[in-house]
Amino acid sequence: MTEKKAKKRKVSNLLALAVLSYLVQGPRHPYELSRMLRENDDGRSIKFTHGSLYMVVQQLAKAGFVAEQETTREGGRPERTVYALTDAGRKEQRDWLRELVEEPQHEYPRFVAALSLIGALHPDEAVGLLRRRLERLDEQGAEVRAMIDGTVSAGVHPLFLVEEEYRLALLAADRAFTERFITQITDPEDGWAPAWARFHERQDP
Amino acid sequence: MTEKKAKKRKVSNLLALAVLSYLVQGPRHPYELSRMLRENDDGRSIKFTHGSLYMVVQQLAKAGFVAEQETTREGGRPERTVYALTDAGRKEQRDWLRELVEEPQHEYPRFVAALSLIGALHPDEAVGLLRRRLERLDEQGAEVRAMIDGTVSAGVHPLFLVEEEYRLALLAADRAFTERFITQITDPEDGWAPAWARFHERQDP
DNA sequence: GAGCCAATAGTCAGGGTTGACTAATCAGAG
DNA sequence: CTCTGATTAGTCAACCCTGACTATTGGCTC
Repeated sequence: MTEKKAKKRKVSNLLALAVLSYLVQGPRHPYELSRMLRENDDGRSIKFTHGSLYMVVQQLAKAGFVAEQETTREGGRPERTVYALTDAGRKEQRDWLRELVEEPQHEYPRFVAALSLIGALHPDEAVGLLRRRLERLDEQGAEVRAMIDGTVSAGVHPLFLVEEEYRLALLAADRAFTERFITQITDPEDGWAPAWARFHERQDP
Repeated sequence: MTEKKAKKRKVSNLLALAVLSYLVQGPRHPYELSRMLRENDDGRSIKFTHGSLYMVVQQLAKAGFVAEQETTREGGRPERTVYALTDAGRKEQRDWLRELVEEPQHEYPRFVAALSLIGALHPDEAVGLLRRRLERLDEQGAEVRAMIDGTVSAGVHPLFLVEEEYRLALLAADRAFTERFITQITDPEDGWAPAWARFHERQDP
């Protein structure tokens, strides 16, 4: 117990990491950050809504990672408060990003939860649903692929789309797994379907 | 706009789906559910803490998916309130589980966020971090593999570990992607490192 | 037979997140 | 010139979640 356990971050929302990362390039006001996020990412990699951005900036300010710099006003528009990174904020940004890259985190994808409960369905129904899943996975894969190709051929360096390539890799793995799972259930030699069906009858009257 | 958009579930926490699924087999009190979850899943597939379980049961009761059945007392222990599924709850359980199996959801894995911001690091540092990631992925994969093999050889049907097989498939895909990414950066012919480094200098003074 | 830890059973304050709301300005249609 | 809808900019209440806390019983050791 002498080792300090990775003490949790003061602001854990990943949107905060994005804010810190954008502020590395200079002070910004929240609305500007919101616009940059919409243009660069549009909620594909980092979940955010308009309102959550303001919350997160407040939290970062309270934690001392950013500081209010000035309050400007243009025309009759509401005031805009410009925030800048503090030294602590710069440190937090580097540290956090490094941690996320080098340390695979335990996640809770929804399909994992579904699989852990799938015994509650009848095997025949499960197979039907899994087949439909394959179709959806193909559709989603095609969409992502098209998006990447379109953006790259518009002159953007692939580095800025590497997160979409990763997503594609996960979709492909999901597809392969789902296909394998279907086979394991339906295999006429030693498929799981009969045992599963018997188990299912005992559960469900 | 005549089509109704998939109206969001009244209780969206996945722990609630687990509770509904366990209650299919008969009425239970919260502590019993808590124990079952710890034994069957131990937080690997469905995130839960002791406290969140009680919250979720309350929410399910308010939404009409479960109903208080009786309050028993044994010895000097606190009262235990037993909950049972309602018809609406049974319907919600089936509907929700089906949806999760057939419809791949858009998720926000932490590594996706990290990749979308990785340009903020110097390419040399990124490569170092990605190499360490490979090691961690191997470790985690080996752990999951050992867990599966141990449990199966203790007589448990592999169906009850299918979510761990899925996790393993994702880990393998992550590994393959990470290796490919490192190569793309470091390739001496046309690697991204030089362009990345130039971009990085313009960002960071 | 006193002391201590693990298990049983549940509550609750504080903080985080969501989505709806306000309100002004500007560009373009008619 | 007026109306409409999009964009700019931000607030807020309601809900949700986490982690810490209370309190009793049973089993084990010394």
